[in-house]
Amino acid sequence: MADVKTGGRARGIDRVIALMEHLHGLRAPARIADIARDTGTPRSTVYELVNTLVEARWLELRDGDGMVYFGPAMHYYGSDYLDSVDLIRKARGEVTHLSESVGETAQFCMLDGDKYLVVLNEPGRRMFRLSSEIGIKVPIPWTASGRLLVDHMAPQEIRAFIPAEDFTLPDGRQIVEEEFLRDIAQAREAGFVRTTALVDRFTTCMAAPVRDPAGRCIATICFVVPADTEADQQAMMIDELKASAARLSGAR
Amino acid sequence: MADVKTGGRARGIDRVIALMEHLHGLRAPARIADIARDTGTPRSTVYELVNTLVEARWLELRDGDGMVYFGPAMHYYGSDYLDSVDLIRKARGEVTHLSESVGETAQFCMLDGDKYLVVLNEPGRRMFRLSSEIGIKVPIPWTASGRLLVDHMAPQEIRAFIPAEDFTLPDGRQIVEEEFLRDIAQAREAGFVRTTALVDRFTTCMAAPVRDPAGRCIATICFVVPADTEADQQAMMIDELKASAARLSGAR
DNA sequence: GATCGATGCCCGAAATATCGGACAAAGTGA
DNA sequence: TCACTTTGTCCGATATTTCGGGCATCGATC
Repeated sequence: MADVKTGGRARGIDRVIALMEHLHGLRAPARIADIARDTGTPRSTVYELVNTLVEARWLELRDGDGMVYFGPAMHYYGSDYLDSVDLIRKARGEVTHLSESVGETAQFCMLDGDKYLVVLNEPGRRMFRLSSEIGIKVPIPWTASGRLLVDHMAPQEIRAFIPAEDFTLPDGRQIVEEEFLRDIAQAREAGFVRTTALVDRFTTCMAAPVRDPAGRCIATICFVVPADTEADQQAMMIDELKASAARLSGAR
Repeated sequence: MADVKTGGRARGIDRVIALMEHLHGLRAPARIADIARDTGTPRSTVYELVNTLVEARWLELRDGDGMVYFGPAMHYYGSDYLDSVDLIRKARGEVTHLSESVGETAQFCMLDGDKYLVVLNEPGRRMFRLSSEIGIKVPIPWTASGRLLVDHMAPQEIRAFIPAEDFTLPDGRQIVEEEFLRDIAQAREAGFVRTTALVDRFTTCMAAPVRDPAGRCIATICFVVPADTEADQQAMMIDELKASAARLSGAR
């Protein structure tokens, strides 16, 4: 993305973008020397930039152990972004409501290019939480929601749209394209989709589509629960999802 | 903060910081030409930087009307920040729970320098929502929570800490210092604070202190409600706040 | 207490990113 | 239709920021 020519001289802004992306990838504070090594930025440059960014509250020095991580300014800017996107702002309300009332992890997801993206995640009340990091991108076929998000495309469009390697699950299993296409048709018919033990053995995902006025699925709202969740409980959750998704689809 | 010498030549990163702060101040998309004018940045430079930032998803072009505003990357970085700060992460749960169960706007606030700062805001279910923008800073005496956040200081410390002009309310009224100090003592005694019609005529704020092991108030959790809310309802809300604050104080 | 690695800062040199201005394209209004 | 404003891109010059290397400090390990 921000391609910094390693070795050469680069703009401060590009160095900063690389730095922030690196921290986002780590999802943990990092030492300045490590940032320099891992992003291919000269050490003195990183010190210089980090000082600037800390002063602007974009970054924060942690603990006193010389580590840096995102600072409060990022939270402010991020909140501004969420408030500015109408659909996401409304989805926030639905996701918190679902998570709070049902007590399970609820998410709001969209497409980003040819990848599936978790935009909002609100954990449930379980001891061992199932949840995803905000902003992670995942191959579309690995997810329940993915089956809804491409349901406006023709089969050959889908084949062209999703990279071939994305049909390989993390454990090496292949998702058969015909089954994937059948799932999509079924999901469209039923108005929801459920997958069990897809990317791992113990989770079930249930998702309902948020559609634009033209009927195209632009987002999904979903629950992530343990695979052994009772069937009637799951049925109730699917009804909740459909209701939320309908509210979001209408509210445009 | 990011002081850009107007007129002179400046680093890209300083221009970018000024740009982002400007957008955060506006809380609305802006046209590129306006950004250039308002931040004192040369037009060609803004175009150059905006292109870079849009590519990195830090900014987004809106609508097609040539306006820019924060992009999804800010949301990701901001979420990372929230997750990384233990107290804030836990506070998120409390704030959403309070807002959801009581149906009123709940907030989590801290000090930032000598100003009061809204860190988390979760609106209630009213038709006309009372809420604050994330990241706004407000003079300490204007707020209920402010009376808790300085309660570890001696009177003369407080006088030295809070700028004199911060005792003037937006409508020009003066907050009498003696009353302010008495409020603080009372709040400390009672374990909560309530103010009515302080910055405006129709709101009541109730807040409870989150304290560190040494007993110092490091944050507050609060409700913002219409001033005509029933007394027993308010009493219930104060109990909820105290319980939440106690959980946050203990969970360290 | 000596060695080693890591941290943080400083400085001079030069590679280059910023800036001003010019220009085409797209609106706007009369 | 023409005049005028606004938007977005391009280009060359130079003021400046990046970069590499050096140095003092600090802690850990032996």
